[in-house]
Amino acid sequence: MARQARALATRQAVLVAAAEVFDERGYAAATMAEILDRAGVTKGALYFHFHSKEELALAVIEGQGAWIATWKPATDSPVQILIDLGYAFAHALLDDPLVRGSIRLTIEHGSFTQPQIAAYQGWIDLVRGLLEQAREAGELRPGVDPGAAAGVITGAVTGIQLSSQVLTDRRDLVRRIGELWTLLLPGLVEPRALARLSIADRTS
Amino acid sequence: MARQARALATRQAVLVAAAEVFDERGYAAATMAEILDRAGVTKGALYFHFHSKEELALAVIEGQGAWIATWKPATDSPVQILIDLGYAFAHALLDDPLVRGSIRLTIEHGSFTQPQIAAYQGWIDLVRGLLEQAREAGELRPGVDPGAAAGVITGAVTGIQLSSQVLTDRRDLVRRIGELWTLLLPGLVEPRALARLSIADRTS
DNA sequence: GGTAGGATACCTACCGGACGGTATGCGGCC
DNA sequence: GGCCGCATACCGTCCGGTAGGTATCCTACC
Repeated sequence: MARQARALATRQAVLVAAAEVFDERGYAAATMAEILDRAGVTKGALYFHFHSKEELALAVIEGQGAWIATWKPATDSPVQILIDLGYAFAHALLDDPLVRGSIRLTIEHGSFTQPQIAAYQGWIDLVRGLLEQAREAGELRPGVDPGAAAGVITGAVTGIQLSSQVLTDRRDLVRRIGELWTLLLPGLVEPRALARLSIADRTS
Repeated sequence: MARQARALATRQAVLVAAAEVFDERGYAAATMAEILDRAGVTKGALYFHFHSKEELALAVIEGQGAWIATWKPATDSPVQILIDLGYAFAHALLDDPLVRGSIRLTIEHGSFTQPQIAAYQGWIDLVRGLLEQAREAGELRPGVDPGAAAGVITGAVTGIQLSSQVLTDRRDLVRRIGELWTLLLPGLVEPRALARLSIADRTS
């Protein structure tokens, strides 16, 4: 595909610029002109790498999966992994433009529903998997359905991230994630397992 | 202002049509042409009542406050009111186009940040007020901060509504709200108060 | 190791159309 | 008859996308 190092660099510049603009404006309000300007690239260069605005957006959405793939848990307690993942995701939302843009495009339902659902489902499956491990380890409260809980947790994180963005431009995001765990964990995990967990942000 | 009954009718038709289109497409992707078409009204009629697309969107956002104003609690337990409010809101999201459009416009941040924040803050204040009442009634668990919890709850409802919309077009919204309460309430209210609550949808 | 020549990577100018908004006219209720 | 409520036609702009040319690089053959 892309053979030269320079080509990869411009492609990446376009991708990051597009993610930023999509994050700030949303898909429909984002203009190619602004992406071009921010990437410092001409129209021809962009359309060489991405054939349309939609294809560019899809590539940005992919960045979400890429971020998940790079993340590695630092413990073997499934619930602790879940907590840490929440914080790690919060930091990624603050720092990584690709994640930011990807999330906004996923949340905004519009022309391309299919990849949005896929991205969403990826998160839910990840969380459900962790919760099922937790249940097998006896960490979950009885009666907690991993599938339902995974839906609630991903939804809650989505919404908290969103409200934090609208209200404070995500300045209080990490704190709010902490407050979510404080409120949510008593209904989710066994009291004795709860005592062993660290609810604080352990991001190194 | 609007003197004739016919004028009120067309104004309302425009408002509802706009809310629907905003709900389905978002602000930027919504076109005046589609709103016009759906309202069965001409351009002149619309621009007589609303001077711009933005003004129309702001009027739709107002509908949110209008809905809250009409809602009356059916109990005097603050936490039970909160639960009922969640379900009532879910049903409004399913049935009331103005609420649907209003929520989408509030959620997607864009040109008019000020009214969005106001609408959001209205919900948070409402929930916080209920939680403070609950604390005074001794229903809250010790250590629960009403302000923080209100932020978490509104955020969670927002996100759950959104994920339900993306994944199932809101078909499972009511069930998901129930799952949220199931998971959230143990961390929020005193066990003995929890026993007195009805977590199910009590919408008559 | 120099150069032909094709592929890769990119630039510039332009186009069709859709979109938000306006100007102006006109009928009907008070 | 006058203003409220609407209809119609039109306008300027901006936007996504394309056409076609050009530079840069890689490979191969001498």
